Amino acid sequence: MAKVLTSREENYSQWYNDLVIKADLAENSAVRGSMVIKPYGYAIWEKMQAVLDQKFKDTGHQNAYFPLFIPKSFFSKEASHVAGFAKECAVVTHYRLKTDENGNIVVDEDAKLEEELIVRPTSETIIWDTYRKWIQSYRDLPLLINQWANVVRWEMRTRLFLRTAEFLWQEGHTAHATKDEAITEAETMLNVYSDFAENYMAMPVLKGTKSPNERFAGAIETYCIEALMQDGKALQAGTSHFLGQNFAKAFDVKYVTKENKQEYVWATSWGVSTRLMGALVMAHSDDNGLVLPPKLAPIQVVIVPIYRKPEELAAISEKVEGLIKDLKANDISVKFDDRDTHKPGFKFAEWELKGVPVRLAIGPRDLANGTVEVARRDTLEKEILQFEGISTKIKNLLEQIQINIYQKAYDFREQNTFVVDDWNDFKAKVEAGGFILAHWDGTEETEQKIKDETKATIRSIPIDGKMEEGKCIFSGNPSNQRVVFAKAY
RNA sequence: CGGGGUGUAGCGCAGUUGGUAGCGCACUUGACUGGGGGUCAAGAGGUCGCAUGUUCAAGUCAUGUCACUCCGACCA
Repeated sequence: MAKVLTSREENYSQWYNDLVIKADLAENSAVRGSMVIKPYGYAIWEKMQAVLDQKFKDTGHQNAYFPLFIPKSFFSKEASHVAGFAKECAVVTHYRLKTDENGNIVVDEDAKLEEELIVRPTSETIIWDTYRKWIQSYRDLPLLINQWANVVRWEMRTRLFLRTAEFLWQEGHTAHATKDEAITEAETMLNVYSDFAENYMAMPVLKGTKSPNERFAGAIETYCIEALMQDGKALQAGTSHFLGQNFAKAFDVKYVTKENKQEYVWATSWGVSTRLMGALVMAHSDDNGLVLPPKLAPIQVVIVPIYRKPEELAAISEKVEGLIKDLKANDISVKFDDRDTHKPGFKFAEWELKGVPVRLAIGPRDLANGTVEVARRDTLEKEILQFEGISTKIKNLLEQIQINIYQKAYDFREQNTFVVDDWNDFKAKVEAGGFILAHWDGTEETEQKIKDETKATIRSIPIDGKMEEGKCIFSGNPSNQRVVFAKAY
């Protein structure tokens, strides 16, 4: 088979880029760092959105929408927040263009804004400014809001889906009467994310908290799910933040308790982005193309007819008509690829590249024998089965594939997770890739020094990690828990 | 922001000492083909990123400029 992708072994990074483009997920645009998400890629994102949106609603949240532009002054209200985002903000300074004496379109200097507007890198500030008006009493709490939006972070280096200047995401922003309730909310949403990652994306994730260095700007605690990619690098797949009363104080959001006392509100925020698309690609795909988990595949089953004459195609179409109806009735998305403009071999390769989990091929030979060829994308195995009753088998096969690719990713992570106690071993393991469980003395200095020497960062302090006395891998100082180190995206 | 690279057909690229603009894929038409990316034939498609300069003559040389891209720094 002719390869259109660079192999993972040859150049993993190139493989990823090739795959995103060749599988028609996205491409670079005329604007540096900003991508065009193509229909096939967007269809996957829509499936992700649909599942997540339902989960948010099931946990009591409502959707709303806040402005793209945020007055600059809002950012200065929360000190650490502005420090974290200032270096990557797009700023709107004018609101009008004009034609100059040479006929060129230029910015009209007369149309300078009194106060610059920031294109949101995240919406805490504009939302908390709004919440001040919405929250008066304990009766107004909790306030559980989510928004689906685009945000802009002017990153110096970008990669399709993994880090783009503009990206799509959802951001939840909640307000609570008590600290405990807010912490519970942050943990609940982390669980929503890990459930989604594992049961829909088929991607195992580690749940944990971030070290102070890696924490969200303005958060008291950042919870995260962290996944291991095939090249041994870690990818932060979602975060949920306990914000304490930082934003309530910055934006003066108080409520009156039952006892008629003024109290500041407690906050959380949480988000996942189109970066999940990058995670999905890297978690499962191979040198032949995408491997999509059935639960998120826009097309779950493709049927390729094999024929020479129109009469043969007609006979095949008639044969599969009932099957297509049956699959659709079971909420299985199916495409009958009867394009006459491409040959079967081309179609096989194309659907493989696009990661369709199950492919059926049916030709005159099958019509004569009452059979159908069934190929599964995850293992590339093919078998000839009886056409009769195939619908049930397909349903089961889709479930098996979902489980199999999760298991494969899980096994990979297990094989690439190492418990390390020796500094030289640590350096070697970091270089080779994978999750490294090691003791850390809890100081930012040590974390920074380890990063400087090895490029590894603390990805996660495991939530369910067992307590264990030990000595810091770097400083030798006492530690009571292992943390997860890795090189990260 | 530092260092490298690249701008030539839709995509990927070649283009020698300056002398009529080329290849592969894709595209169009036709025929044959059709169970893993078909074959043959004919065809269409270009102000060579932009500007200035040198020259009888510039894709090629010089200067400038813009864009993209890779590596690093940076990036919750």
